[in-house]
Amino acid sequence: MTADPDTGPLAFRSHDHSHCADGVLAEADALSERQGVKLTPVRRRALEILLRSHRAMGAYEVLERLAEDGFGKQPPVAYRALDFLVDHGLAHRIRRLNAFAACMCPGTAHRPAFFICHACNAVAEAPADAVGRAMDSAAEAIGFSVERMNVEAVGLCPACREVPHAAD
Amino acid sequence: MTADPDTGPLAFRSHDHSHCADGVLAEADALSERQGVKLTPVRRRALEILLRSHRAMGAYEVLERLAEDGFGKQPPVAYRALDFLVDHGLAHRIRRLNAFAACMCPGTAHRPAFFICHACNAVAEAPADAVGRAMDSAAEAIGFSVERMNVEAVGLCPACREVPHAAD
DNA sequence: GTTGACACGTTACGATATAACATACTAACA
DNA sequence: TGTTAGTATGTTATATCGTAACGTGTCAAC
Repeated sequence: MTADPDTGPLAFRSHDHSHCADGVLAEADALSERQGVKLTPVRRRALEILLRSHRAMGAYEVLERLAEDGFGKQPPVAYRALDFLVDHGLAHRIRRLNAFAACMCPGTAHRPAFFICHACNAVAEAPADAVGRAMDSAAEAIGFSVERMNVEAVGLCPACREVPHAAD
Repeated sequence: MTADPDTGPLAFRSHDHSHCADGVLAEADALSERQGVKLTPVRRRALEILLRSHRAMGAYEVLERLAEDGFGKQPPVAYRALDFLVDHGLAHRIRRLNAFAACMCPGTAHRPAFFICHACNAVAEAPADAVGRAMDSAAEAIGFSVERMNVEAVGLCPACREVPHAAD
C-alpha cells in the first residue's frame, strides 16, 4: 500500500527539479518543431514557469511571473499561452483546482489521471491507461465518442497519510 | 444550447422526466431521513430544480430559480444548497462545466462518470465502477488514498455523431 | 509591396465562488 | 421555562477565474 518514495510519480518523490525541467523543455522544443507549431517566447516561458514551480498553478499566478519577465500583464496573455500548451499536450488543466500543470511526459500518448493531496496540495500525474480503457468501454456502451477526458482524484498523498494531524 | 432547456436530455435517451424526478425526490427524502440530515426547503427545492431541468445547471442559474420561489437572492444561498446535495450524494458537480446535475440514482454506491456532448451540451451520467476500480489500483500503486474523484469526458453523443455538421 | 495568417498586447467585462457577519430556528437540557 | 449550542438561512462585499473584442506588429507567400 505505502509506496516507495523513490518509485512513485514524480510529484510525490524527491528529485532534481531543474534537471527534469530542462529535459522536458528540450522535448517540448523538439515536439513543437515536429508538429510544425511555434513554441514562442511567452509560451516557452509559461511552460518553464510551470515546470520549475513543479506544481499546479493558477493562470493569474503564471501571468504574474510572465509579467515580471516583461510579457503582457493582462489575463489573456496567460490564458492563451496556457491553452496552447494544453492543446499541444505540453500541459494539463486541472479543473478541480482551476489550475494548470506541466505535462511530465509530453509526446508520449497518454491519458493521465491526477491525484491531488488536500493536505499538502501536491498534485501527481500518473499514467492511467487502464482508466482510459474503462472509460472507452463505458462510452461505447452508450454510443458516445470520447475526444478528451479529465480524471482527477482528491485524497491524501503517501507522505500526508502518515501524518494524520496535518490533514485538513 | 439545447432548444428547450427544460426538456433537454441529461441521459442520451428519452423518458418521462417528471416521473423520474418525483421518484428521485422521494428517494432523496428517505435517504436524508436515514442519514439523519435535513433536506430543508431550499435544499429540496434546489434538487427539484436540477431534477426537473434534467441537465447540468450553473449555480447562478439555480439561484435565479430559487429566488423566484422566494428564497435568498445571493450566491451563497445556491452554493450552500448545492454543496449540501453534492456532499450527500444527491447531486454531482461537473467541474468542466462549472455546473451541477442531480444524481439519478442517489443512495446506490456509485462512482459516476460524465459524458459531455460538445455539440448539444447534453450531459450523461453513466455508471463507471470499472473506471473507479482502475483508479483505485492506480492510486494504490502510488500509495495515494482516494477520497473523491471526478471523471469527465468531452466528445459527441450518439445523436450528434450522426449530424457531423451540427458539431461545433 | 500587398495580403493574409497568426501572435501578442490592450481595455473592458462577464462568470464563478467565497469570506465574514447578522439573524433565526431548533433541540437539549438545567 | 429560560438558556445555550448547533445549524441553517440570509445579507453585504469582495475575491477569483475567464473571455470578448479590438489594435498593432511580424512574417511568409504571392
